Amino acid sequence: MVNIKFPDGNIREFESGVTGLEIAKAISNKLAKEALSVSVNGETWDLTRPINNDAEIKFYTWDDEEGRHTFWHTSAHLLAEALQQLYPNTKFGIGPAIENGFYYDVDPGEGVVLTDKDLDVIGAKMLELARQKEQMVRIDVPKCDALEHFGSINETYKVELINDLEDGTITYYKNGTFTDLCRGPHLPDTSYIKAIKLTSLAGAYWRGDEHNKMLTRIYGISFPKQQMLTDWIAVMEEAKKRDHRKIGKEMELFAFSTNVGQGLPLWLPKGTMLRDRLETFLRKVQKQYGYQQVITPHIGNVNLYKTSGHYQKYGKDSFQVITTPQEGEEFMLKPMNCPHHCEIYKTKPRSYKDLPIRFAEFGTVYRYEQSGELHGLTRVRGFTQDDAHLFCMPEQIKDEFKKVIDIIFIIFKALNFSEFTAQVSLRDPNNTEKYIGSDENWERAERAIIEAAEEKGLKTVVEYGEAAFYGPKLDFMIKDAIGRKWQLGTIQVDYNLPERFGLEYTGADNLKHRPVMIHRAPFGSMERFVAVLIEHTGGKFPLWLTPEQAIILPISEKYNEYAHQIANVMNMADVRVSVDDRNEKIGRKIRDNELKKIPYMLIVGENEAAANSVSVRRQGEGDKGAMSVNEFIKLISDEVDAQTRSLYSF
RNA sequence: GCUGUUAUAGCUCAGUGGUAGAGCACUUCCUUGGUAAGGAAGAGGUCCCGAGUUCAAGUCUCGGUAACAGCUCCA
Repeated sequence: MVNIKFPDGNIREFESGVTGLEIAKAISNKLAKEALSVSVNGETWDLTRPINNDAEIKFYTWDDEEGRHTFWHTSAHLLAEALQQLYPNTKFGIGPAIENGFYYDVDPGEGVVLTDKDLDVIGAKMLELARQKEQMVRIDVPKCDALEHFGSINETYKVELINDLEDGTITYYKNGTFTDLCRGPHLPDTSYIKAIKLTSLAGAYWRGDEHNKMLTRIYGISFPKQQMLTDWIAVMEEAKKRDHRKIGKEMELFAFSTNVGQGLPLWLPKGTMLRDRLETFLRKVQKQYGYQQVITPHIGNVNLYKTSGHYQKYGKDSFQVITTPQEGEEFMLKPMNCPHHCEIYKTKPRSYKDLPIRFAEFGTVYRYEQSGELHGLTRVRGFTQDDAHLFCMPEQIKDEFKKVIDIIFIIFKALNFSEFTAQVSLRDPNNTEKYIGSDENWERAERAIIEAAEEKGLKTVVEYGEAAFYGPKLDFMIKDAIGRKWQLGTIQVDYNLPERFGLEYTGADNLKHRPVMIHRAPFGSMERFVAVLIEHTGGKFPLWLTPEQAIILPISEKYNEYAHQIANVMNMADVRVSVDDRNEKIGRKIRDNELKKIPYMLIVGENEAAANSVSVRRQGEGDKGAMSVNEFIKLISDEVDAQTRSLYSF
């Protein structure tokens, strides 16, 4: 007999060798139906794997990540079996579950090229196999047998994988005619899988290394109910409508031109208004937090970047140096603002009493990103960072970090970004020589970040080996419309640049000390931030950010000039002057349609009796009556104030 | 950068060797108080660029460029 302990603390006795599925049945039929895998002493197991010792268990269903993971992992094996039957020469790489679905990397063999049209056929084959209720059988074999087996059927990728595994027992899973090297866990059988959609086909390097052969990766997603697939497809289509590239074009926020160049965004008038409003907002916040605004040039002497070390590290992959008619002069487009800010720091002797010093700049930088990486506004070659560099004493790091976290919280709160991930990136402890700076400094900085995050109640994910070579960092990630993660805000500690630039301050002891530098950008970049903002709001911005806050419509031609005068006074609105002169009825219909797109509408000339007034309508609220232009400006500022008051209350 | 897909009107797209198309948007006129209004007329195209095959290329082939999906990368 074995004692099985449940999450609620209850313990029940079962026969030794009992399976998760049997335990689930003993509890309830519903649970037995919904369970997909089971946690046994913290390890996720197949429901059919015998439990021979006392254990603490927890069932995973579709609502658990582990449950979905099991489901999709089995789906990947099903995909492989279908491929093997349809394309017998296929060699298999790896086929894991991912956050939303699964994939399998395959080499379809000489002369076979899979296309999108094949996906539905493969998907149909998978469903056919799923309905046969194939058992997922777990088999343990010694490593040598595994090598022989996969060697004999010429599965070269699998052999490579097995060779890298430790000696000892290796597990296979077998479903139908397909046997795969796999750690599991899996569903008991394939009949759980009721709906399948193979979504896309792409190239992927074997083992993620660009020097290796490129395999064909087939992505798919599967569900236990047909309706869930239908819903998922609907959600994906909704998400596509929120794509910032689509909305940006429709709302005329930004554009690209091949004549200007790849990855170099053009901010259109309305997009610029939106961006200006964000910049003004952050400027105000930063002023409160003791930042000083600075401006530096878009290019810098090559020697500046040799000093900073960026030339050596990134020079070959950057926009190349600019030479001048004068011999020996070389400049580079600035790939980051830090070296310039270091030079500002150096313009005069600094005292410990001055620290921390905080230089902020909306600094436009240029980086030669790989062409395949460019993506709308989220990954571009010329972008503006909401950058700032904080120069402080080592013991001030933690406090400064906390203040930056505050600023990021203010921004995220202002824009309703509630679902973000905060990632602490630390050194790879096994490979410290990749990083510069003393162990003592690293430890102090890493501790400062972790403590600052904790004290701010920030839930973080720690990633080892993800730190920059010059220091640890804290990044804020947020998902776009279709679930891709983008890094927005970042805070990074840097011991390197102060060293390289010989930055100093005079301490209380009258000796020279080296300051620590903190790089930080709460938005990340204006481009990426606006992109994510568009996808979050679907283009429906709050009034304080709306590019076109009001439209002024003259009722007939004779009011056109007056309409323009009002627009000049307000400095915020678009003017439309195409109202039909002869038919007031048509005019009203047009106006009603405009009001769907723009928050406020001012109608000039509607009320002859009040010649100096405008009729005001508010989106969703209708008629607000006639008022003077000054009254309207007060109305709209009050509304913006109401929206921003809480944002600035820090 | 790599693999694949795509490139036709301002936008969304059809056209697959033989005289360049639709819907929306735009211009003019007519009709119309009801939530993407209707009607008529009009304007708008080096069919991404370059070469090749062909009597004939938007269409087929090759090369370039750009966009999209994924991989690799991201100071």
